[in-house]
Amino acid sequence: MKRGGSFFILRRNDMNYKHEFAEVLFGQLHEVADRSKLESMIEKPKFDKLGDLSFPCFELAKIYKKSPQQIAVDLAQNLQLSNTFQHVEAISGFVNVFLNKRVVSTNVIKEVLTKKEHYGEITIGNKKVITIDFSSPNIAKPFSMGHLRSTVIGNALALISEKCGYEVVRINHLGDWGTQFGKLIVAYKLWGTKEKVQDNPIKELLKLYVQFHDEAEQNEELNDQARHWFKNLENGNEEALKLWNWFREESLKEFNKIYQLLGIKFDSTNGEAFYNDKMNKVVQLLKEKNLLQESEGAQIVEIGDDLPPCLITKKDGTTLYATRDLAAALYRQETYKFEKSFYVVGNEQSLHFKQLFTVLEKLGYEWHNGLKHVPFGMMLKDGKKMSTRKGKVVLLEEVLTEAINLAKENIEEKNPTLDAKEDVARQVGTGAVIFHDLKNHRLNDIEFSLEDMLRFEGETGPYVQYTHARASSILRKGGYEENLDAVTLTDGEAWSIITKLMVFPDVIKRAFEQYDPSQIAKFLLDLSKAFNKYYGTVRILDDLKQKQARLTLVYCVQVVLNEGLRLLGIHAPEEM
RNA sequence: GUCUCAGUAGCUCAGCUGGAUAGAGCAUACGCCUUCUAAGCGUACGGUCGGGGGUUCGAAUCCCUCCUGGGACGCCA
Repeated sequence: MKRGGSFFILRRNDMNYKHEFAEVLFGQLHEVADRSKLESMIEKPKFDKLGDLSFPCFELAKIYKKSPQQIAVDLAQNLQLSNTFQHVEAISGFVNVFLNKRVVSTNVIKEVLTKKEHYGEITIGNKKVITIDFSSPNIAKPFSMGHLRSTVIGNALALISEKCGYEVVRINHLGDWGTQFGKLIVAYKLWGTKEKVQDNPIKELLKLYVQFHDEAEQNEELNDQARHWFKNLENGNEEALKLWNWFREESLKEFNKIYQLLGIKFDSTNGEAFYNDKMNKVVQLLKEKNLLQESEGAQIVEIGDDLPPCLITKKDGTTLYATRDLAAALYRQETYKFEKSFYVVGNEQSLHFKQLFTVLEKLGYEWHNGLKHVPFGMMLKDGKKMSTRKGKVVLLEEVLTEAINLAKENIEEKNPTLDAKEDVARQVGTGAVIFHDLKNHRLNDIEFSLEDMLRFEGETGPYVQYTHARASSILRKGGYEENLDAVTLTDGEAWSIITKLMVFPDVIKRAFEQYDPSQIAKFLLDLSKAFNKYYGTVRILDDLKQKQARLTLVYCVQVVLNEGLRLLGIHAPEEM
């Protein structure tokens, strides 16, 4: 790729006009800067009126001992521009270029048309494996709004990673082990009945869990009992195992309902319990490397002055969360040979993952570099963390049900003759909830608001879906026929759509590099706004001469909206 | 107390590795369906970018400090 010829082809494929502009600038500035420096300086002007690409000349002022304004004027006069560019202007220290709308529009549309849903795919992954640990709800606890975040962010990252050429292993690291089960067993034996749990497993188990914490505040002895029962569980006590297994089965049934509703599948549901028989190996390994120390009866690994030590076993010999995560990391590397491994887990666990990764580094594993905690903010209620122990949780299933019902009401009101009402209502309802979560940066805390989540207007999932449905509808009515030759567009109004379509591959890349699905959500809103504006100003089907060219543009919008929504885990109905 | 994340319009948030007049949506008030889905489009209103220093030709953006809020901090997960 070092030779000019092939480089040129690559550039065309990527439609990287920024690169081309840098190349042109380099012709004038090769004495003071290299190509990549120039390219990194190029930016997008703040206003469309100012052009499509912009080069600020302020840094050059010192070198040339001239004013930036003068430098911009001189540069603009001497640039050798290809027909990709329309013209160039020097404005207050910036060299602004305008792309040739005809040429660029044709290129972009042809690109989308030939690649279709593959448009935007990039090959950086090279078929290497990424494991993504996400969702990971706790057994015997309700699937709360908090878990929604990990679930939808993880799912979107999985889809985005695949789009970037990685092979993805989706892992649901179920919270099915730990002292909490000791608590639950104690609570069940004291206050629970088989019938009640069977009738309404999650609710009843939650009630028992909450009751345990209430009573334990008065009665310390309960916590000792809980630890005792967890030890029984780790030692394979039959009664404990039987109860554990039952709680687990009932919970999974509930979770699967939600995953089905959201259209999410996992490659592995090996939770914490799966690693129970792989724990000794970890402890042995740490011993061999002389990393293990005893402290107040517990086994720990010291990891320097900056971080508190990592606890490996408790004084009663039972294992901890970190131990199981160590075992899991080793197992996953051995099984999947991952290049990268993401953990989509709440921000409040940042310390845990720092410790975990440091211990693996100390164990001498090169692959620790591929480990990445992808944190996200909390779902708050009244400005505070929602607490399972106090029963202060909002159930995801109830929210989804409400969203779907509301979508159904809308359909009855606005499009009563629609065929697949149930399906569309489900797609729009869940789309609203998922998009609401993904449109903001993942590290922001979200104050739970049913009202916001069920909003279908403005910057929402249904808005994007609606835009897609509109585009689909117009394609049907207009009798769109695919034709690679009919793609030359003369509408000035189409330009803002073209520039959005053009950056889709960049957006995907950025979303991947920053582990940030919101980049795609924001892009979809931008594209939708541009299209709806076009739709409002241009009568697409009226002008017979331009109809097929315009429909081709509409088709490109439809394809990219559909693909963008897919990457977020959202369906795009053709009618709604 | 230590570490960490955040503070931008009444509310919810954008603002890429510093750049040209601070941007959306919601809410509020108007306007647009005999015409491609009004879950839409347009107009108006609305901001000392938490405070104060510093670096720079240039700071919402980078550095320091303070204030406010969330979270984490050895036998929970």
